[in-house]
Amino acid sequence: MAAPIPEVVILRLPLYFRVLTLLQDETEIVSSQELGARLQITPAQIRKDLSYFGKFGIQGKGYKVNQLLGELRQILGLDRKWSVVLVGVGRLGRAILDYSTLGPHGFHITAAFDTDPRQIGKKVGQLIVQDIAVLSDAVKNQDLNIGIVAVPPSEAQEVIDRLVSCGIKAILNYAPAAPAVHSDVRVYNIDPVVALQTLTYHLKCLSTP
Amino acid sequence: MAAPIPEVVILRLPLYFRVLTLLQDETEIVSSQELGARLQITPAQIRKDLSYFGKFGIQGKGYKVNQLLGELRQILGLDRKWSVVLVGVGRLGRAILDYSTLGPHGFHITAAFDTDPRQIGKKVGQLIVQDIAVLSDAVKNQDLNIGIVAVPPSEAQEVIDRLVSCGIKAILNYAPAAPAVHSDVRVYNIDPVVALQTLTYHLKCLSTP
DNA sequence: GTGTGTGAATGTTTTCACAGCG
DNA sequence: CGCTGTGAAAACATTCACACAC
Repeated sequence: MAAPIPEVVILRLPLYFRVLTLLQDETEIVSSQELGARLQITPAQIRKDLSYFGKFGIQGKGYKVNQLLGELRQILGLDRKWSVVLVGVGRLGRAILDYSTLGPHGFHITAAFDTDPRQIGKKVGQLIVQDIAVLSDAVKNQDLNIGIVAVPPSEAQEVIDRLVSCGIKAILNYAPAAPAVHSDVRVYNIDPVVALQTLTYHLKCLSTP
Repeated sequence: MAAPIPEVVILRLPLYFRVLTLLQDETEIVSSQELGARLQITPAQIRKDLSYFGKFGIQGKGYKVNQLLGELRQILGLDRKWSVVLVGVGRLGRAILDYSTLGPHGFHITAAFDTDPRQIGKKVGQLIVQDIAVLSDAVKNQDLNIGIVAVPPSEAQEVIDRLVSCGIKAILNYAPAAPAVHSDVRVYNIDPVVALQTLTYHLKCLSTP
């Protein structure tokens, strides 16, 4: 079953997972119809997406919420804890640490780094900010899996290269940059400004018909 | 020129805009080749994307950086200021206000609201938190264009309905929910947990080949 | 009857490849 | 020559529609 699953499908699975989590103490069984209604996704799409991974439904009924949750948990790799390293503890990095609703979802920020010598040694939250020079050791010793990058754009590429050279294969990038990485490394960019700029395009379209 | 531009194209335009901004005091002219190299996007794709809006290049040369920036600014509606209203001033909302690199890009958070009576009247940053009940007046009086939603998931749909009923047509949603809206309203969801969950999928794939 | 799973059909996006222009 | 702009082709994603299972 080493079929190549489209990336768009992977992007939707976490949405299914979340809705099912909400649904789990509300109902036993849910149809692709109902699921789709809550997510603005067609039932056919949901069924097709799930069919890439197996047959999880009961014909004529729908999907057992708990069972499907279990399947998705396994598919997405959520049946374990993940250790996350934060690089960049400026305002943004601190906000991420502080806000961080990540814990309940199995993600734990277990190390923090910065390139700025003035930050090193300082305590943010529970963590002591370390010099990025010792990143490599920390990744090995603490089994860090995922990097969150919250450094200024000018440093992003360098920091990401460093994470990659330490063996990190998944990066959540908050820096407004489009870093280049080897193809076996995944980078997910989050950038509110880019998001807002797509929104203004649509606003402009509405006002000039 | 009322052609239907694919949404994926709109999602890429802000990326072009940003790279061009970086490039503008470095070079006069840039080719789709170079632009693509910086963004991991094929030159053909860039040319095609731009061709939806007009002919901006010089054959045999490339694109004049400044001119293309101007065109994109106009296309994306970035040639004006936009007023943003923040709903939800809990930890996340405060982080957004505090972090906010939005100003330099022409986005200004000019009002803050909350549903929690204990927050109302408090000062966050420059703003006084207002009762969501008076949102409607504020939207009209201050010409608010965009809503940022940073409330708990259980309130997200209600808050978004309210924004929409006040005439807001563009929403940046940080709440982990997939709200339903009328089709002339744009919602862009930002959810780090969903992002991380797509990353873990790929990590899991690497470890079980 | 009801809703899943799925091949086939449709629609959309990306890539190709080349004519034409500076 | 070098690179844009663009129809046409290829790749990809979504929707349809129905056989089949409960």
